[in-house]
Amino acid sequence: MHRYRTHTCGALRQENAGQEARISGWVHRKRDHGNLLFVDLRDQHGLTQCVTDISSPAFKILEAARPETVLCVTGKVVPRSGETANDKLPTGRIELVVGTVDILSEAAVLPMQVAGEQEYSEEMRLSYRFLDLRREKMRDNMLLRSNVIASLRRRMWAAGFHEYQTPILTASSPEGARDFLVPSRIHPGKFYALPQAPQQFKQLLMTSGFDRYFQIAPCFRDEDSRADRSPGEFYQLDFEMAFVTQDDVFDTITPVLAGVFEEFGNGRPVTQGAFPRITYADSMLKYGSDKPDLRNPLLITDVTEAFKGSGFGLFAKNIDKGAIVRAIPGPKSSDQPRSWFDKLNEWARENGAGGLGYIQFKAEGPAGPIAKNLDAERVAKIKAATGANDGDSVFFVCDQPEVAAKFSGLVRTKICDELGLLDRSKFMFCWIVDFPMFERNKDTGQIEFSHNPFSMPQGGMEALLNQDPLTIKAFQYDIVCNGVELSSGAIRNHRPDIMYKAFEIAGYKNEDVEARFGGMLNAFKYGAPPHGGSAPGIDRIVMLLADEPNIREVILFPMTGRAEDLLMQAPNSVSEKQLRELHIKLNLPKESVAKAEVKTEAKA
RNA sequence: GGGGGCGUAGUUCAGUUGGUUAGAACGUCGCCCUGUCACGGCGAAGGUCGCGGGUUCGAGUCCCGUCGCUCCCGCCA
Repeated sequence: MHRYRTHTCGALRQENAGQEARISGWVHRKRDHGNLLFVDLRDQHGLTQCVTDISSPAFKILEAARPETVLCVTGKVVPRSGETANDKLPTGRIELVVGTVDILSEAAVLPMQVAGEQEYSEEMRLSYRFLDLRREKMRDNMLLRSNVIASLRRRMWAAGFHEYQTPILTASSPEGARDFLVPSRIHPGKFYALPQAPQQFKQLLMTSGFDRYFQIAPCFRDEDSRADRSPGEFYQLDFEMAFVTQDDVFDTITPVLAGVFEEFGNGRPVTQGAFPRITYADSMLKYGSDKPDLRNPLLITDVTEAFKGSGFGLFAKNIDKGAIVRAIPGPKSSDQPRSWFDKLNEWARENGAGGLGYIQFKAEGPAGPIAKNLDAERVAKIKAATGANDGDSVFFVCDQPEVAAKFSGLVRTKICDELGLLDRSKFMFCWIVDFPMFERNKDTGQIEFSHNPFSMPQGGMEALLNQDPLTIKAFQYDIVCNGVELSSGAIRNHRPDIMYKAFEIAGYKNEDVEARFGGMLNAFKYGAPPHGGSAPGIDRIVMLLADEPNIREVILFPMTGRAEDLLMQAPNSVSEKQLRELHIKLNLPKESVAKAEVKTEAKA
């Protein structure tokens, strides 16, 4: 018989009845009847009830064993009679009658319980992550994550990709997020940087003649956290393809993502076939966001014309000053009480808007404060433009274009929420395409890259030479699912001449470009294939599949919002010797010095 | 860097208008219990109310500061 187990805690069934079996695991729960004792033994695979009574020498040992003690139990598999069977457990038709028991590891009194659904503070969970991870929900999430990654790998290989490893210690990239730096011992005063993404490496791989690359790639960015953004590090399904158009990239990755969501989505419907493509401009207009949640059925429309020079002076005056008006429908809400509209107006004020205007299209005619000040023709125009029916209402946001677009997106979400219109059971994907290549900086008036400077401008060199830069689109795209940005990607600019020109428009001299991006630029001078790719975020994919609102729920050992690992005590101070070797002298702000001293004392 | 929420037994929480000895549940420990599966019953231990200061005859409660967790803005090519 195996030293520790003949079966896992989830394996035994009725057909094993009569066999001798050995299982090992953690004491999940005990039910002590004085002379009869049940112990639920748990491992990764499940739960098995073990039973013993006062006549057994094992009884005393088990009675004294605290929850989460690790045991090895050997005994006889016995069927449970009708009334004592437990159909909630796969192993519920049998139990293990304890013959001998071996304590493999004792457990101290627990700071947090593993069994049960009790919620614990983030601090508690992260400090005792090893206990937290023993809980069913977390175990399921981590197994899901592992299975999702395995499936992504299978699907990428099947699509002709190979997986390659790119450096973790690399150079600081001048654009983008804040880098994590690693001091060099051999080169005093110089630093490596952890990659924000393997972007340049994968483009170099294409230039080196490798056709289809992918990697489950760790990425490091020293930026503040959010609920869907872990501080410090995260994983991407990073991929890149040579000799492809934007359509090729879409056609290749769509079945991979849709397939994974079908496989792990528990039957929740997934966008079928090609994902809808929405231009950036359209997305900002209709959804008020560049990551629209298509489960929300509401569409925004522009109704500036209807208010221009109208009797509703507040909007008319603002329009003369360059404002626009966006309309958000509120289906079947015209008979909501006044207080409902007032509350929404209050919400709008709290969120920095002047307020939230509205028209109620009641059966007996348009109503509400705005309707009174607009002539019938204009009201009818709004009704037609928004497609509102009798019984609906329509909300209005009036502000400068960018502010109005963004806020109407918030209103769209809020109204959908208020009216309960979101279908949570679906995964709805889309591509956001045609991002602008350049934009004007509001403060400086300068033309800047609006996203990735290495994307290919649509129209290539000719567009850069002949078009108003602000009208040039890039071959740049995002994948969005249920309002979550899964990734951005692009067809890259592989032509040095076009790159120089694009940077020139954004105000860079050739020598600046060479100084900052010399490595990649140089490679492109010796024959580079047209290429493009993307990098869907693994953590976010798993988050969506697990239906978790927070990214920490799908990461084994996450850091706190302030980028601390409570389990490993990172970051931490290092020894004088280590600092000397790295040629580093600390120059700390006063508060940190005080704090560091306190920390040392507490430890001693 | 800025704003919001939370912080009370080991844990999750309750705690009225500022007023006697700060409560409950789970956990822990002890006793009882031979068919439970969130077993049940009886009992006990367990608190610097995050920390510091202030107002007050009196502060868990009010005020100021600070620390921690968290959500958002900034930031995230």
